[in-house]
Amino acid sequence: MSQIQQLSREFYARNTLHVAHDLLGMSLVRKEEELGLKGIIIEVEAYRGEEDLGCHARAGQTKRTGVMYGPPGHAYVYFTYGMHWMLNFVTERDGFPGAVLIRAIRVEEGVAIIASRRNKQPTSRWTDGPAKLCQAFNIDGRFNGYDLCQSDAELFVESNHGKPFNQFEVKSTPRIGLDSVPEPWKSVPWRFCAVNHGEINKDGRSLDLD
DNA sequence: AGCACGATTAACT
DNA sequence: GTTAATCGTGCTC
Repeated sequence: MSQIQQLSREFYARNTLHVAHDLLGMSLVRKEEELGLKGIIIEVEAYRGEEDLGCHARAGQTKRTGVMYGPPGHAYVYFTYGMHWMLNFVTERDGFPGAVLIRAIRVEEGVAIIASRRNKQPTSRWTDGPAKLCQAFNIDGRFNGYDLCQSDAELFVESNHGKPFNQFEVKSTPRIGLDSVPEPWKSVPWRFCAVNHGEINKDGRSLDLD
């Protein structure tokens, strides 16, 4: 029996903070044509509810935020800064808006294709940011609303029972890039990083992508 | 219809 | 440390 398994919808249908924490150390998997890409999730952020003024759902249910109000276990992929895509996973019960932003992964499979997509960048910079990992894994708006729990999914998360990457500490800090968001939402420690599986820098961002 | 800004990145001084 | 790139979204008029 395999030690690998695709995460169920029940996994995502929980409090966003718990889902975010528990995603660390699990594998993001991307299947495209004959390619198989995989990376271990090492940095995430939680966005939860309309009262969270850092969350896009602060604007209520709109065309853009509708996916976050839908059933859990789907991807919420949005476009920002005129050029970047961001990958999130929808959490909570159907009807309550929540999502986990995937901020960094450690590449495990697909090194050659990722190197070509991350043109000339050093290995340590391949997937150490939310837009970078979308570029590396060829994830864009086509995946907005995509069901991560369907069989034969092209994008999903799997647990890593019995794999080497199963021992690390979790560090929580304020979320990144919310400089104009009012307190307390600007500073709530809803960013989670897997640490001590290698090196981290002074900001707590994991750098051990080698 | 117009506008300010963004859950960022890469390149630069 | 600073800044340009670049456009969809949500808000105001």
